[in-house]
Amino acid sequence: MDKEIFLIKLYEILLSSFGKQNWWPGETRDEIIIGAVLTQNTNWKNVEKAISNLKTNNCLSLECLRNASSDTIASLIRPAGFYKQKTSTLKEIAYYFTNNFNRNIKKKPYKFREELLSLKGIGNETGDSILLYAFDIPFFVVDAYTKRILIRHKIIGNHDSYLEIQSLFHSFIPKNAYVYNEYHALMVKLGKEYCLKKEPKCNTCPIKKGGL
DNA sequence: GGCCAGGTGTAAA
DNA sequence: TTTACACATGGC
Repeated sequence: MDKEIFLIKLYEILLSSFGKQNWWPGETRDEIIIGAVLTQNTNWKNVEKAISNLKTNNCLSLECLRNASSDTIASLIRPAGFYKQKTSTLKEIAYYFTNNFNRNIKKKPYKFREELLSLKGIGNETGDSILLYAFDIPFFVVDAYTKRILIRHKIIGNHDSYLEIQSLFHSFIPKNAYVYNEYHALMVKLGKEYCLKKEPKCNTCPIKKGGL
């Protein structure tokens, strides 16, 4: 199937099957940014525990994370896994946003993205999650589920890069933060419905093996 | 008990 | 420029 048709149709099917997802599941901009780091290669349930710990200790903010000791942060975010590296990543990003951040950078999305990616622990997906979900800047978030479904439907190859995959969405789906927000969230929903596992349980899955 | 989860950085081939 | 591996907890 034509790539553009596929991407558009997939979005329509997911939206009508699952409905609006209304991401990101966070109250404040800081919480979204923190959650984007904590969720790296980790189940969201574990992230919720870490966020809950931060919240009850009044430290669910970049300002607090900047001032808190690394040991304290590590102990609070422990349930989210990889807690040592995530602690140092949170420190980096807390310093970035509370000290160096020039708000004018938001008018230069690619420059902003470049700066985020220069922080240790912020890669393509986390960077784009922050841009999209915390700042409403339309960069499509490519995750493991997205790659898996596009590979299965032969829209991309096995080793296409993150940016190559992202450029497909940027080319064929209007650059609109609201749409990119929902689309990525719907992909994750699809994954959580066990449609994108190694052994997909597709009984209730809106996406069938043969195509859309 | 093994596999997986809303990845990233580093080192070695 | 690829590939392999470490990082770590908790649910099923």
